[in-house]
Amino acid sequence: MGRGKIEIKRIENSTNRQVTFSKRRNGIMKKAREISVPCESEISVVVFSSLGKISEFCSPNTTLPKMLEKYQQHSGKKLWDAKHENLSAEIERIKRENDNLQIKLRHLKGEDLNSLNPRELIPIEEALQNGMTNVRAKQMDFLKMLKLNGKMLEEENEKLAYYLHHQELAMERNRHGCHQGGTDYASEVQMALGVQPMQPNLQLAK
Amino acid sequence: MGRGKIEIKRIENSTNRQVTFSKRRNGIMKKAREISVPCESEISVVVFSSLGKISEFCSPNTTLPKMLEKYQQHSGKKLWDAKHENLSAEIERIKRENDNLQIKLRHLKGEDLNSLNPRELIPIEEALQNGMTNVRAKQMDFLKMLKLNGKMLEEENEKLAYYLHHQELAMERNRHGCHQGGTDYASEVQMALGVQPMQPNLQLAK
DNA sequence: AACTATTTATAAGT
DNA sequence: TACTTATAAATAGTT
Repeated sequence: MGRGKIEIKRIENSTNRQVTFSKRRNGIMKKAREISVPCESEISVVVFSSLGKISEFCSPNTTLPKMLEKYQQHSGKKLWDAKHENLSAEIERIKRENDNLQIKLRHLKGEDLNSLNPRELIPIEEALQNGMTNVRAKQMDFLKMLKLNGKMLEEENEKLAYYLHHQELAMERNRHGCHQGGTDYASEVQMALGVQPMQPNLQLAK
Repeated sequence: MGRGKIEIKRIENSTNRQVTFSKRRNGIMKKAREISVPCESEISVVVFSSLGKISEFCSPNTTLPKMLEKYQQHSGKKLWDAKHENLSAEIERIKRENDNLQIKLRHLKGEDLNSLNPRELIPIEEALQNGMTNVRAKQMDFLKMLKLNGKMLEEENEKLAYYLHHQELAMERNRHGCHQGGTDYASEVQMALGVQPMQPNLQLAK
């Protein structure tokens, strides 16, 4: 239809091909609409342009997945099996890995050892020894931090006690009216402090 | 096209509807062919008649599954049914479980401990302690078996030495021609043995 | 299924 | 990209 016949061969002119594609695609979509409702049929059309742009049509009252489900049932052809098998294989693979991990974990916990021979016990013992060493080291770290913290608190305590003593002396002087030329309480304390009270940088027991 | 206009409403006359369906379906399939090769595009058409009869067209050089795969990638829409969703979810679940196991395993090996607080170290240490106890116990079992084995071999050795001594005595007697009324060598040894030589039931170092 | 009047689609031109 | 137009193609109604 049109001023030239349609031939089933590639349209060489690229622009022309694009334009023709667009027109024919619209035509097909219209035809799909014209067969779906009037003829009580279900139709799905999926088109990719040469540039990969997608267009689709699907009858009202159905969806592409429904259509495909029906397609599989009627034709017996499997559209998804390959995909299913891949996923199933993946599941099997991960499950095996999982089982291996479970076994290793149980062995480290000292379970299911009867299936092992003495030679197989050695790496397990070594791993345990190693883990123990590391865990103990970590605990030591924490302990040191705790001790450090305690020491710092002690030091701060001492300082505070010292400042308190000064404060009392200053108040004593104030009560007896000795104000001439002397520093007031606030400045005395500030001088004494010199720095901010220390805050140990600990992050224990979240 | 034809002697009447096309309206988008159900064709009431059943026969007419069937005939029209047939004509239009042929038309669409032809159109699909006319867009696929000349316009370098990929098209798939699936039609079900009102009676459930299936018709399909797919561009040369591709297949319906390929088209649908591409469809999903481009549109992001999922065509897979519940089964796929289930499988994917299952994979996710197992992967998570896997990760958990990996972490536990690493912790037991004393790795990645920095992310833990002291309170979390305790069960790990306990598990290690426990595992160590069990592994050591198992190794003790093997050691005892080994010792037992050694002891049994020793005893058997003694017995064999004893039988050897008897054998020598018997041979001595035979060489001097003293055959009358005496037991022969074989029966003497059998009497002395009384039981079969023991075979310790060990399965060490396969 | 074939025919044909008519509508519809569309290639080429603008 | 959109509109126009001449023409090919599709097809509704008929036989």
